[in-house]
Parts: sequence; structure tokens; C-alpha cells
Amino acid sequence: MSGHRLLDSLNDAQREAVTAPLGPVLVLAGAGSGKTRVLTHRAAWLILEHGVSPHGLMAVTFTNKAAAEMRGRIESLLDMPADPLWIGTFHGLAHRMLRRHWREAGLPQSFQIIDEDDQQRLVRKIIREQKLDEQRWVPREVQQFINAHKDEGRRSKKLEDRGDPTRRQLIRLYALYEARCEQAGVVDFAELLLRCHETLQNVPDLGAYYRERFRHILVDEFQDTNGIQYDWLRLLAGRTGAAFVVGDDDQSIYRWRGARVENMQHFRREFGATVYRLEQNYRSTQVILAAANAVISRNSDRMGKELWTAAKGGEPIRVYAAFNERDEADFVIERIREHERRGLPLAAAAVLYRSNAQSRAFEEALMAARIPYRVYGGLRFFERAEIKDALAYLRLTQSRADDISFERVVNLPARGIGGATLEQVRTHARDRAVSLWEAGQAMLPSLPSRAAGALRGFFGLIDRLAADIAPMPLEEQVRHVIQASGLRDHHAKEKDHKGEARVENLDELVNAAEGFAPESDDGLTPLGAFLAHATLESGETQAATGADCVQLMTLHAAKGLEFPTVFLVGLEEGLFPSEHSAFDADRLPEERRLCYVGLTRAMQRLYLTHAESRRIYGHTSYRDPSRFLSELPPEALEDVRPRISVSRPLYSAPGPAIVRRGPVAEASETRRRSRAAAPLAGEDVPMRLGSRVRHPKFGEGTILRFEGSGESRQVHVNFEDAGQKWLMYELARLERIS
DNA sequence: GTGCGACGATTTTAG
DNA sequence: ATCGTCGCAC
Repeated sequence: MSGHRLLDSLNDAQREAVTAPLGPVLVLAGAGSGKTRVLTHRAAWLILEHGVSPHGLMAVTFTNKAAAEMRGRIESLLDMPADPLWIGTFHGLAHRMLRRHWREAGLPQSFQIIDEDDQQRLVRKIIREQKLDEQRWVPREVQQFINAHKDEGRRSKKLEDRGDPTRRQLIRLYALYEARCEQAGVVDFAELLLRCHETLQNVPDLGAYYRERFRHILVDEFQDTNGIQYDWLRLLAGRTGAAFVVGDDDQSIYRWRGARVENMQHFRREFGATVYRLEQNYRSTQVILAAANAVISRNSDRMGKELWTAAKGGEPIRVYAAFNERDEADFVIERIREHERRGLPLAAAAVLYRSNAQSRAFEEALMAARIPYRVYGGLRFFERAEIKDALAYLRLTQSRADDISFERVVNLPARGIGGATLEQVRTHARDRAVSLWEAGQAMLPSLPSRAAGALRGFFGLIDRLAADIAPMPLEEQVRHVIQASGLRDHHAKEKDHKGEARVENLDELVNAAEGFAPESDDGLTPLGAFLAHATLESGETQAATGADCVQLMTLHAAKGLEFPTVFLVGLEEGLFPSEHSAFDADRLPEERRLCYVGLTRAMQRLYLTHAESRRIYGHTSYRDPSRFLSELPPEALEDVRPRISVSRPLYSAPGPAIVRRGPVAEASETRRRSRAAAPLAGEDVPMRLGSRVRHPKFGEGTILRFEGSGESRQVHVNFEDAGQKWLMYELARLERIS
């Protein structure tokens, strides 16, 4: 394909972006506007038209799936393999550099990558060693502290406690954690980027080499970058380098994970980037886009962008007010049947929800209706415990200093190495700053003979495994270790069928090893490459199954996907927007973006549902329709199953009211509430979600949620001073003050 | 060293 | 409701 033929399939805006002069470019690409298309065409354009060598081009994505897809599409545009092109995730590319330059990076050659689960174990272990209270120093929170700082490029030694003892302790734990990783030769996800950045910065030749080599860098989903990713990019591209980044500030939904939307603005300013906008949408009907635009326009601080489509009209968006979550599921089932009758594949229908807990009702209903479905999310293959156990054995054969793997399998299957023995080994290791392996070896003579024997058995096992597998091909190595470690038998002996499933998973690991083709030039052994692959690509790409089934997933998981029919369910205050965000002005915009993401997944038909009552976490709660419903343009909506009985308009004020108005004579306007939504049918409640209230003991606060009914009705209040409390509504003597 | 019952938490999640 | 972790008893 010649350079110009390449442009034939692009619209004007896309073509302008693709052919933009060399230099920093920011493409603001709306949902469904051909973002990936622009990115891949830009890569091909650089190669074909500007004669850029694929060797000098790097493309960065967030997921392995996106990376694989991009490579495929670029290759098909070029009509040849693009092997020298570096395409990968931020983490994958940083990993690649660290493998090549482990010496400069100060890492052992056989450094291992730990996932977040391993990381948490390590943090917990350190907290315990420090004899700290795990209630006060929650491992998860400490872990988040560490990651948040790493994500912003801050080492523990750069942090100051500012006289805050809590902070001082956290910094101390961070430092201990760093030391532990160093000693064990392991690197966590954030460390891959941080370490790579530091290495490129501290070894000038290296930085210069890569800057010279990668004169062109393409970045996808730029709104999801965090601080260290941005810095890494800036270091590689140089401050005015030819970085071509694509993103959509309106689809930034990962702030809680460290993403900084501001990076888009920063990039524009700091790099002096030229901005291109892609606003023509090729996915959804005009009606759906009107709804999406209306919702997102409520956010401020947007970079500004409005989707449009050449197609006119479209089916109205159907809104259904369900009694409860079962009714909601039944409604969806009915519509899926209808969808089937139109001859559409089941896979063209998706149920999107805010939180995973909501999938259950749909799963049950779909199962009862014998409609095949698939739930996305949950544990991925390489994250399963039995798989991680097997990998730990494999890692130990490669690196005896890997304490995390040591701890994981030293007594699995049980071989008589108890907590007391291990505690001694840990203490010894800590005092001398050596690995558990080394400490254990040194202590053999001084341990009780039983314990010493058991431990010696473990050492012997690992050494034997290492020697045995050295000459084997990868899949034999994996097979042998699973077998000879006793892991396979251990699970085979379990009585319930869960054990069977675990054995199957272990066998599947052998298959995975068999089908594993390492990417060439990392200087790793096949096993080393496989282990890195297992952590870095936790197995979601292979998850695709052929069966035609309804798709169930969270809104987050749906980003980047599209479906002819979409059910956006659970549109209730406290659920979506989630109660954690509903009253937080800083977090609400992100919920709204999430809603925007959900709406823009739909191509032809969009259904929105909410339930008046819902059983969740074992108790029933009553919630008002989501404020997002009231932000939709009424003319785009159509109420399903309108009722004659009336209480109040559904889409009224921005604030959800629980006040039940007296029965109104008749529904004069288009939409009227079908049933009384209030949890307290027939009673007058002068309180609503968000109301300011005063309590004789707890002082002033805000109502977050109502639950239950009758005498057992409860109210959740966030008090200024006393914090959040659940109170019995009847007894609480709350006084409304706003 | 293993097994069971109490207890608590439970938005979203790629690498 | 449900799942994972923890402590204690065998």
C-alpha cells in the first residue's frame, strides 16, 4: 500500500491527524471516532511516507490485548511483519529495557516480577515483623501508599514526614519494603516503570541511545497515564520530541488507580503539541449520542469535544423502572429474547453494571432462562492460587533468593515445616539481611532434628528440581515441577471437585508452556521468559471463547468495546453513582464519565434500568433513580410499561428526593413515575438523600442512604464529627436542617 | 499441623 | 449473601 492509498479510508479529521507534521501531536478522540485507526495509520504513514524505520518506532498501550491488536493492524496496513517495531504496554516495554540493561539498573539478571497479590503478602510480612498492629497499619493501605508514590515517581527517601507520625511510619515501611525487594531480587509493577525511568536518567548513554533510536513514539489511551508513565515518555521523547498521543479526557475512569487526566493538558502545554479532534462517531445512533453528549456536558474542565454522526435518528432509549433486581433481570431477559428474534447473535447484547455484585441476579435469571452468558472479570488464569504455587516452585529453581516464592511453597504441600521453625528462619534472615533460603541453610545444624529434616527435604527438593529440569524443554520443565513438587498429587487428593479443577488448571499450565513463544531478544531463558510472561500477562488474552453468549461486565471492563444492544442497569443513587462518590464533588465527574462510557458502548439499542428496591449484601435497600437519568434529554427517552397510577415525576430535580408527594390526579406529561418509589409507601418522610440533618448526640451530618422498611428502617448518615453511622430511623430523632 | 467457626469487609482493576 | 482471614481447639 502506498502512503496515499493509506489515507483513502479516512475521514478529513482522521486524515489530518494521521498526516500531521512531525512533532508533538495530541489527538482528542471521542468514543467510536476511529482512535485506533488513526494510531495505526499514523504508524504506517510514518514508515511509508516519511521513511521512518520500524526500528525507530515505539507504540505504547495499556493492555496486552490492545498491543496485540495494534501490532496486527499495523502489519496488515504495511502488509508485512513489523517485528522490529516496539509495541507493548508501558510495563512490558519497561520490562524489556530492564532485561537488556539489568546491570545498569542495578538488578540481578534473574530478577522476578511480583504481582499485587505477592506485593501485599510482602507488605503484610514486613508489618508483622515490625510488630505493628495490622488493624492500624492495614497491609492494603500501606501497599496503596507505596504504589501511589511509586506511580508518581517518588522513592521513600524523597518523602518527608512533615512531622506527621503516621506518615513517618508509612515512609519507614515503604523503605523497608524497597530494601526487601532489592534483597529478594524482585520488582513490582510500579517498580518496572520507576526503575526504568531512573536508569534511563542516571545512565546518560542509555537515555541518549533510546532517545536517538525512538524518534517516534505513539501512545494510546493517554488519559490513563500516571505520573511516572508521563515522565518516562518525556524522558524518551525529549521535551519536544515526536510523541503522538491519543486519548479522551471524557473517558478517564481510572483516577483511583493513579491515572491523571491532567496529563493531557500538561502534554499539550509542555510539549507544545498540536491538537486534533476526532468528533465524528461511527458507532452509535444520533439518539444515543445526544444522550451521551447531554450527560457529559455537565462536567466542567473538559478539553471540549462533541460527538456527532452522519446517521440520523435511531430508536429511543428505553427506560425501565423495575420493582427489584429480579424484575430488572426479567426485563433484560425479555428484551434479549426479542433481540434473538431479530436474528441477532447473543454476543451482540451486553449487560453493563457498576459493581460486580450486581451480576448475580442476571446470572441467575439467564441460567433459569437457559440463555448462555459470560461474565467478564474475576480471577484470571495466572492469578489462581494453584498456578501461582507452581510458578513459585519454578521461580525458586531459578532464584533461591526469591523469598516471596519461598514463603509461598516452603510448606505446600505440607511437609512438616511449621510456623515456629519458619519464624526462626525469618528472624535469622532479617538480622543478617540474607534470603530465607540462605538463613534456612545456615540454621540447619541448630534446629530440632525433625524441623531440620523437613527443611533439608525442601532444600533438596528445589535443588533436585533445578538440576532435573535444566536440560528439558520448557513444557517438560513445567510438567516435571508440577509433578515432582507434589503439587499435582496434593490437589488430586482433595475430595471435592474443586481439587479436580485445580489439577486441570495445573495441566493447563503445561499447555500454556507448550504454546508459549517467547519474544526474541530479552536474553532470557525460555523458562525465564515464561515466568515474566505469567506475571506481566495474567492470561486475559487467551480468555476469548467462541461461544455465542450474552456479555456481562462492569462499566470499567466495557471501555473500548461496543455492542449493538446495551443494557445499562442499576441506575440508582448510591449504586451508580456509587455511594462513595455521590456526595463527593471531586469524584462525581468520574462517575459521570463512567456513565458516558456506558452510553457510548451502544450502537443501536440502549436500555436503562433502575430498581426501586434491591437486595445487596444480604439486605434490602431502597434507592432513588440515578441523577444521571435526570441528566438525559427527555426527548431521547421512552418509558417502558408506563402505569396509570402516579406519584411524582421521575426525572425532576438534580437531587434525588425521597419525599413522597401525595397522589396526583393524572399524568399529564410524557413520563410519570410508574409506582411509588419511596421506601415508605404511604408515609411522609421529610428527609431525602443528601439532606442535612442534626442529631442530639452526633451533631450535624448528611444522609447517605436509607435501608429497610417499617420499624426496621435504617438511615445511613455521615456526621461531620462522629463519622458515618447507621441509625434506626424511627428512633434516631433526626432533625432536618436543610 | 489441620480444621472449623467467628468475624469483617464488600466500587471500579491492567500490568 | 458470601468470601477470605484469623484464632483457637483438636
